[in-house]
Amino acid sequence: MTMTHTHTGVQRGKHGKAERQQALVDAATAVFAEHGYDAATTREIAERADCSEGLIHRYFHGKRGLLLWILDAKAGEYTAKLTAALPDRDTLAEEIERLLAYAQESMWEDRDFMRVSVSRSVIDPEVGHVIGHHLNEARVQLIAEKLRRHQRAGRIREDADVVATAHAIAGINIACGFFAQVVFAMDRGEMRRYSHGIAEVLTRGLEPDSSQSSTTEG
Amino acid sequence: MTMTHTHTGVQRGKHGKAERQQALVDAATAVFAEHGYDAATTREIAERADCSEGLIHRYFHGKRGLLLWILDAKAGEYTAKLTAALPDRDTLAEEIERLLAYAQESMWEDRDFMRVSVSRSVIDPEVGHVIGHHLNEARVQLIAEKLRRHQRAGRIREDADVVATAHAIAGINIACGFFAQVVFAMDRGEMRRYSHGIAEVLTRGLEPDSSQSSTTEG
Amino acid sequence: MTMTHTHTGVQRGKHGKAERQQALVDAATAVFAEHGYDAATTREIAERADCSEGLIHRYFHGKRGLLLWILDAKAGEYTAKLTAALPDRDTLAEEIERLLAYAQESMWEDRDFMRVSVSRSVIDPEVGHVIGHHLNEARVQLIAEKLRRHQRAGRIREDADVVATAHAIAGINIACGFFAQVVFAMDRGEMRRYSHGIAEVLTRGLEPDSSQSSTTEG
Amino acid sequence: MTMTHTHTGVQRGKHGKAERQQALVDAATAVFAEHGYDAATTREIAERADCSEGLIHRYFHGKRGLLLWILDAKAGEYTAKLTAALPDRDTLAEEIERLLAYAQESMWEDRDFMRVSVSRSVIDPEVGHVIGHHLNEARVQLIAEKLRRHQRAGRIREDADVVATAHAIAGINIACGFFAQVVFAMDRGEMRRYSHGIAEVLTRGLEPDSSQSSTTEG
DNA sequence: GATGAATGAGTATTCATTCAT
DNA sequence: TATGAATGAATACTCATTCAT
Repeated sequence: MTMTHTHTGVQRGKHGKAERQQALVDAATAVFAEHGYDAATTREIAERADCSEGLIHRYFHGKRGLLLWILDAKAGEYTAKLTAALPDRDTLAEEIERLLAYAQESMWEDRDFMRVSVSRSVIDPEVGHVIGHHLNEARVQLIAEKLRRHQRAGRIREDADVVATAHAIAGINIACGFFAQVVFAMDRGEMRRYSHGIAEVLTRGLEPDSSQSSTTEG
Repeated sequence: MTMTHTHTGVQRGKHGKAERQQALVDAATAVFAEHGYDAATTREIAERADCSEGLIHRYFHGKRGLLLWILDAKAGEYTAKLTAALPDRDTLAEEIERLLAYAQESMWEDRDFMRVSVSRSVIDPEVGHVIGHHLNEARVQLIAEKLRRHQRAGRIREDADVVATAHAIAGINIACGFFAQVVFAMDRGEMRRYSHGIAEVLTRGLEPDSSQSSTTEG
Repeated sequence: MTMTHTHTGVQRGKHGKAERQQALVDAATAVFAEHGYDAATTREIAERADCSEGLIHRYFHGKRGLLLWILDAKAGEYTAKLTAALPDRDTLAEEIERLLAYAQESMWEDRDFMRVSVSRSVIDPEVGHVIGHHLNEARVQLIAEKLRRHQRAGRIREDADVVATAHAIAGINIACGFFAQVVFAMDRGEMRRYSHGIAEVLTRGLEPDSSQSSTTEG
Repeated sequence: MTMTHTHTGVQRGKHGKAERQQALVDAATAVFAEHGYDAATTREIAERADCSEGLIHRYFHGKRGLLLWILDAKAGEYTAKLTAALPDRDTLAEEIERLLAYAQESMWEDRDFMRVSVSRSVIDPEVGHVIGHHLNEARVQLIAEKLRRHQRAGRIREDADVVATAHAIAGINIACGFFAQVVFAMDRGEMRRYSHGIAEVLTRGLEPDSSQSSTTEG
């Protein structure tokens, strides 16, 4: 707050490669989120980063390259954030509950940039690959690992397919976290309630058979 | 009918408003699917429908209106197709299995148009609403109804949330049927195998407790 | 002079395909000649033709297409003009003299557009082909035909290679008519004098042997 | 020489002004030949010379200056090469024959750089002047000198205009050597045959009258 | 009612050149 | 002195939409 910064970093015309690249990335992230990829103009991005349009092409090979770059950068962040936000839980029910709830929250917060990534991923195969590999795959891995831990602890049947379930949960994440809430504009409270129901079914579906199954709302 | 006018007007393609509209809708469906919404040009659509570009604006209020119109039209078809393709099954396992399998197949076949609808739905709120309401909602209803039937027949616990589960299944449909296969280019055979695992977990999660649980490949 | 024409043809916004195409061709011819191909802008061409830039692309497939179109159109004109300007002469000396003199004059008059065609022909193979085939080839044909007539009349040796000579004359035309005068900025009077000398040598080189050769200004 | 500085400046490529200039000239010659003047970028030139773009401006006042410099440098080389490649011949026929044949060969070999020089000469008056003065003029001089020698030896008529003829030959050189072969993409073998015919006519046109004229392949 | 000619606003991209370091 | 980061002006081309015919 006490800083004397004019904008973010270096002054116009002055040298400062790293700062400018970062400024461009930040500006682009914002502009993409605000207007969507297509409606975003390199001019506005450059203006907001307070540098020339040419730099976008020199550093990132154009608008598309800039999006790809941002996506790559986000990939690391996302996984870290996900891991941090989802510490291991003691019960399976709780674990799944959190998995669904967190997606609901985080995708809503990130909805603007999600819109950009998802819509582009559908259109641009390379973006699709980045999103699929670095973001979805990573999420599936993380979920599967968590489930495996519960399985080892005997809280999940030996014969349950945890990887398949991880895919299902990741899918429900994107469908209910992003599409239902953001794209289909469904009622968020309602979706949150559904999450409970879904978690309950999944938990029960995974738990060992015998039991008196102490599920969610036991 | 007398046809003695020298060149009064209509000389091309189909005559009559309805035929022309249909020709335009068919052409647009094809062109959108081939190039995606943005890359599709009104010129190509008009050319392929063998009429003038102006008509797209007169009849559908422009390119966007044409897409919306097509989406609306598809809504009815889709639900009918879905209902027809998914006759009621005798066991819950079979029912869920088919629900997942059918999405996998149909979304793959329809992938080109899916791309268009999904990418636009993310960007254009009105498209999002149409898709969400007419397509997703309808699917959820259909699934929920099926589950309710099984519930009434005692094949699903009284306390299971069938609507929530319906949302989950519809979500897995779009995630595994469209995103995994089409956008993330994952192996289709692998996804099909996951479907079995998911179906198994869901089935078990819904079935009454007591049981000797006759699941999928029991 | 008494006409009420605003520009050349139709008013802005009004329909009139043929007139607009012509206006565009005229404008482009002028702009290319004034600034050269590269420095010419589609904007200036459109402005001068008093229509939108888009038309250049719709009608001629862009700037390059416009040049090609103009070149094609000129080809016919040129040959006709050449034929008209060079009626058959009674003596070989006179014939060759005129062949050289005319190139000197006409290429000077047309120097601006020559610049464009020649510089582009060197760079753009398609332009090179058009120029080579439609303009140079045509000129060679015309010269060869003239020489053949003189040969039949006994004013050129039987064993002289008239086609080769036609190529030589066409070459001297472009070299002395265009390059020397226009590109190398040599003295035009001097070049005119050289033409006489060249004509004299060529005439003598072609004439039957016996004689005391009544050359040019005998 | 002491070389103990850590990183004071020069770290790349050749050191010393002269070497750097030469590296730049060599690189530019190659890049101009490969892509043509316009398509050539100062960045590629600098990269290939392994030094910074700024140097092009410091040493040569920009891209255009670099071309001009190269042209100047070539001028000397060219004349020397020409002289060396065309030793005096004993007969006029042979002399002219060689004059035409050599242009055919050398311009083909040098066609890439010829393209650059010729296309620019047409567009840029200063380049036109350099080419005209240093290259064409020099060629004319050399040819004229050769012809004069034959004239002094009585192998050319007293009254033949050797300078005009030199211009004609130089013109045929550029027209048949460069334009016909390279720009118009004519058949090289055919052009070579025409050269013979042209040489024959020119020789005969220059030779003293009386004679039984021992021409080319008599 | 239908045509298709015309529009014009809009955009990514390129590159020689400059100048802070 | 050399670097290379930064500039910004300049341009061809696209396309949904409008409107004269």
